[in-house]
Amino acid sequence: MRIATWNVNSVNARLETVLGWFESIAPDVACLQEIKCVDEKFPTEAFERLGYNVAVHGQKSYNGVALLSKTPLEDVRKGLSGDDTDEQARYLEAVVSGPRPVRVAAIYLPNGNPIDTEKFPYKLKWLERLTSHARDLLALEEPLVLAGDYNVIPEPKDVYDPAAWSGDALYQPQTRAAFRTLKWLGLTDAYMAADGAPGGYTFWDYQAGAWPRNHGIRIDHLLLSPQAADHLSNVVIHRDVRAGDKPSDHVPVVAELRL
DNA sequence: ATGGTAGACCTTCTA
Repeated sequence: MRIATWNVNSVNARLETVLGWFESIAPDVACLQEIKCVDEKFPTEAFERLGYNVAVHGQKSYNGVALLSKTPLEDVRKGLSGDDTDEQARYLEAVVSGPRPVRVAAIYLPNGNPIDTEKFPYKLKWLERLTSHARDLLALEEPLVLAGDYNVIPEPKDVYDPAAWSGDALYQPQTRAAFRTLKWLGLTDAYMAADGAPGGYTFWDYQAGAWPRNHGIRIDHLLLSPQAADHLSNVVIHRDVRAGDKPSDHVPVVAELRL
């Protein structure tokens, strides 16, 4: 089973590009982030024509996540527990059915910039809520994949120039510590476990020539439960997608599980 | 050097 995560930065602005990628790669499961539309405006029929079952947790203009699967999605849950007042659509979870079911979550973690505003504590609190929920999910002892745009640069080797990001929410010590706490519950960073090389970036800013200069960061991650990590065979970052027409600022990351 | 681009959408917010 191949499972992908991709922050598409508006699914409708990039529909042909996104559909073309799905036609050529044909992942079994995909987590999309920043679809930037409400559920009714998600191109559900276009994905169904490609053979996907669709679950959407959308929002007007901002955020929004979706799950696509070749097999039916069961036990769909929208939103992250721990704060009933949180209106932002950043979390969608379901069980991908099949002979070996896999629980999958599409995650769009808050950016958190600027760090001297309420956005940064919101990010840290959201990471704590995710950690609390992940603890509950891990207790199920199932194959589990938490995939998405975490807006976290885990290590210095995951950024072209750590000093350039020292004041950024994605690279704050508190951010990185909270991400480590999440992983230390017993989750495996699929890219690292698959011997991912340094410089495996997944995001290049649109500004300041970040792509031609390879000023990238690795912030899109697939975190696996032990029951999923046991079956990990490889992880591929689809870097070439960033060089295409009207690209998202993120590229897809695809993990293969021998399930 | 505090720049630069992209998307949604109502003039500015978010990233």
